[in-house]
Amino acid sequence: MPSAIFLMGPTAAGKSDLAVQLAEQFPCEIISVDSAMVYRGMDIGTAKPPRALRERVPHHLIDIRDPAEPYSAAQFRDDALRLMADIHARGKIPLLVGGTMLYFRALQAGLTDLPSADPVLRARLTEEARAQGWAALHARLARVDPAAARRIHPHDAQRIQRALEIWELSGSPATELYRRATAQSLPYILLKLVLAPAERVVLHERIAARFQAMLRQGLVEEVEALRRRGDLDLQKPALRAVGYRQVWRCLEGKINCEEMAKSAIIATRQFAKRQFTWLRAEQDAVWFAAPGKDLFESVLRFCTDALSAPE
RNA sequence: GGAGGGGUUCCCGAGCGGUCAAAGGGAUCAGACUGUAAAUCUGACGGCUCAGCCUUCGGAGGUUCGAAUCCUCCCCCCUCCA
Repeated sequence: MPSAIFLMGPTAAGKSDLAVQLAEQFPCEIISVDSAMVYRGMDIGTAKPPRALRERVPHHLIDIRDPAEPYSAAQFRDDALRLMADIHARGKIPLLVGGTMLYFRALQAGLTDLPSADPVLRARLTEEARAQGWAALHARLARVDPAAARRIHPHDAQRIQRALEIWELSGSPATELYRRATAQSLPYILLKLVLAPAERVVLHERIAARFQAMLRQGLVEEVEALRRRGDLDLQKPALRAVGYRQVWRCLEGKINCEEMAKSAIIATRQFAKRQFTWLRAEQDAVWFAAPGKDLFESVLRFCTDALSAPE
């Protein structure tokens, strides 16, 4: 089986830089595992690797969507599997780098074959919820898919909506579809690395410093350009990205600049905390402390050993 | 100098004699997560030898069976008059 490297970690840990360093030592091509970097025109706030760097080392799944379009874990899985096969065919190793842990999960464990999102149906369900309340929709879910209703909290509007969507589109309860699904394993030997600061405070400092730097680089102007298009709003998945939604609200005059920066930094910290919950559950991953003296050297040595080891 | 208003648990902020370790919000921490995931949701949140006990509501006294809540003095902050 071919090898693939996963480089995972919370936001602002320095994954992108390390990935490029690795790709310059190993015959790698980078696949971004990031639900926000897929969007064009969202460069500063997503901390996208600069174009010059991307020309030096191949980066995939960056700038593949317009911010008005949705992207999904399932699309990611399809795209990533295709790219991994291509990269392997070119005699190279896929290096998957990012912090969207659901995407890593979907790639590793597979996804049940389910109907994809239906904007019209979602709009209808949202309207019904507005009129009757989510409790009513949760009650409806309890009738068609009792197990799902037990699993999904009555306040979790997003998941209630999706479970009902699956029911309406497929005619089967999601629980039943999950049960019937067959396991899909990833046909690669995985080398899983986690890059994260040992101390949470260090990460918090990096997050704050990085957001200030983004502002200096013109994040507000970037969001202004997105607003000027006129076809985007905060309901679009792209604009729900951390940092973007806060700047957007500032431009709308809902909050002032100071509150914007503060809340964006807080939201980023909270995002990082959720990433840790996924990372801690990751099996067979080797952890590296982020701002480390010989970080690159130790990661390099580890990868060299692992990739040359007999299977 | 005079007249008012205020100091509450990490922060904001309710409480105004018992049902108060103290509403609510924020932060933080922990968790969940199958096509929105940088999303969405849940739980914990003074301490402990944890069905109980101990320490908290600016400080020190006092009243009371009982005080964050009432009284006295002191310290600090804000507004207005001077």
